[in-house]
Amino acid sequence: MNEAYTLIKAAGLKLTPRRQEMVALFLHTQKPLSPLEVQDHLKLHFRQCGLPGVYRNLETLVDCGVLFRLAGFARERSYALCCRPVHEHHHHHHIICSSCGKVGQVDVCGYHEGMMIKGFRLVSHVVQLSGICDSCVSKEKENFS
Amino acid sequence: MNEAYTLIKAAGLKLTPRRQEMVALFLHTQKPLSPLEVQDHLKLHFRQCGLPGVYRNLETLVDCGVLFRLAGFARERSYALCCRPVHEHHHHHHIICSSCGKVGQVDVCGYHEGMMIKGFRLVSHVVQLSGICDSCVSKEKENFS
DNA sequence: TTACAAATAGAAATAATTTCTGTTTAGATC
DNA sequence: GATCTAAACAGAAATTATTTCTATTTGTAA
Repeated sequence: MNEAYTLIKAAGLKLTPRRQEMVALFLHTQKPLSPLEVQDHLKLHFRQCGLPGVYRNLETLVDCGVLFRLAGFARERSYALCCRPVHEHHHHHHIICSSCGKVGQVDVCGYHEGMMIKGFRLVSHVVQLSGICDSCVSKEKENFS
Repeated sequence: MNEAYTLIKAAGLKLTPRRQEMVALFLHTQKPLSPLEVQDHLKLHFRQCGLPGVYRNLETLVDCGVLFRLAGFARERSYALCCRPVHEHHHHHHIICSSCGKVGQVDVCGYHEGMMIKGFRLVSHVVQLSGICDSCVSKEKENFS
């Protein structure tokens, strides 16, 4: 049983063909995708599939922990596979390779709900990291030599 | 000379009536505003003013350090006054009171460009904090007693 | 005062996202 | 395996955010 499937079932949600294909897409692509890109892919497998359904399922998959939504200033929203293991529901953030889209999990975070910062009681926070992964750095070096 | 004005001039930009009014609005309102809210206000002062101009000026004011754009998942984009003093162009983030909109500056940040995290070389990062400020906490307590 | 780059308006195109309604389907239960 | 029901679905259409373009106006330095 696919780990994502476990999360979906655990949340009491149905494991529909649409969702299975979406999970397969993210597993295979290994990079962030926009709703439109997801729809484009789904069209290859299902005669009809509307954007509203794509939006709804993306949010559903975020809610059950399969995907996460990237924060930032991109025009389009985008989602990627959450790398967190099923049994570890602890707080973490993601770092994304701007070259290949690879996602890494970052467990250390100085922020936690309720802490006091500069006269504010922290309620929520968004952290989004972007970088270059080792293998892309290596490729860059090759191209220079 | 208003501090924001200094920043605008320092960037070689024109201090137009539109921009002056926008700065005044943000100074007076002291909370994040969307492009549409900004336009609504400008309409009170200028017979005509289009949204494209509002968008352009908001981004311009971000570029010269007067405003910053909030990160997160809100449907609308929004902006607020950057509290950083002119002479301190150092790295920082903002925390926003979800009740009154007050903005605080947070100087400590564990991330810096070039650092290695989990096999990634960090290039950029977004941090957005949300909380409740002291005075709003006090008000809440009053209402309960 | 003049000249010119920068800023402006406004129309219109573009694109993202949501709402709504009626139909279909996964999966629990019999 | 058949049945049932809440959940998931499609698609149309509305809504709203954002950008592009062009012609005109204006702040500011000389």
